[in-house]
Amino acid sequence: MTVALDGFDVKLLAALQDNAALTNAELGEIISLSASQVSRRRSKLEEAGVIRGYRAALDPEALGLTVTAFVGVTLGAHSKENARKFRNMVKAMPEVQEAHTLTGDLDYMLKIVVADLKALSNIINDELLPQEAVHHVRSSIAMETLKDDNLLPLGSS
Amino acid sequence: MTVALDGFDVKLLAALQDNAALTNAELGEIISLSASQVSRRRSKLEEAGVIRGYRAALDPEALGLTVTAFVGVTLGAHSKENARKFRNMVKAMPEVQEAHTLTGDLDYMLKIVVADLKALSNIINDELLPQEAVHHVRSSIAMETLKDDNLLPLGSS
DNA sequence: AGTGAAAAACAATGGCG
DNA sequence: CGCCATTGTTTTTCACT
Repeated sequence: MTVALDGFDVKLLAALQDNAALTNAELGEIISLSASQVSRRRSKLEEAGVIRGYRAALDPEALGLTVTAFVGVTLGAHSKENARKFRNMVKAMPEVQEAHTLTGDLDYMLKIVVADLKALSNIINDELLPQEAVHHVRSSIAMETLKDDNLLPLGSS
Repeated sequence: MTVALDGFDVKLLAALQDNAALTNAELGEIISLSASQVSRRRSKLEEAGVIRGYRAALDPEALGLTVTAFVGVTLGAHSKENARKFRNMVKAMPEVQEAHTLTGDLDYMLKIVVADLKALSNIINDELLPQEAVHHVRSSIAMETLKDDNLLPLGSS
């Protein structure tokens, strides 16, 4: 579904992606609209899928998740079946936060978050590498994260 | 502040990061706890910083953001001042969703989301490369995103 | 397009077992 | 920690412009 977004919508979305705990009244103040209109627009944006959902942003450290890694994967035998199995596995792995196919020499880029380096090693050796489709894996550990907000750029950010 | 998380907390956090729109009563049903207890635990987790905040997850396509890229950056002259400037710029750029320092041959890995390839090219040529600290930039475009949820692995790890 | 107010739903406390 | 009641807030719907 494609929706035409006006200035109010964009400002509303920007505010909500920054802080979804804002009440409709507070949002109304920010974007100069009444609470009832905010409610109506919000419902529309949710129904249209522009707003996919609401999430609590958690602190990985507090949960003992100290290692973030970017793992580049190249596939070997490009059989459709093996590739499909690889994709399904990746989608099902909770440690994989993101998975993309890339241009360039890498086939897949995974972002993985785990408790420690041992857990990362286990994932690579026991889950990734045994896959028939997987030819090579190369991982880089994030030493420091400057920014992690994953906020989309919406004009007024 | 470090907090001891029990099984209820972990389940609560897992449910909330998946869907922060759930009411306390609904959460209580999921984790087998009364709504009032859910409310109390939630406040504690928010205060302790385990819950950093609440965010609306938006659909990039619906907002005209069609290009996701991973940009590897190597710094040249490692003067402290230049590196500091680079870091501040990156933090301030709304198109940069994530920025990490990495092990391996790359100094920085940026995840960038923009409307189109032209916008990406503009960012690289007009913002990144003119920085004194920046020696080399290498970008990979995400052709397909299999997974993008950025949900932390809780319990199932 | 928008507003404002009433009704319904919900959150947050406190007391008690 | 469950349960219940209360109070205050918030959302949503309706009438209206």
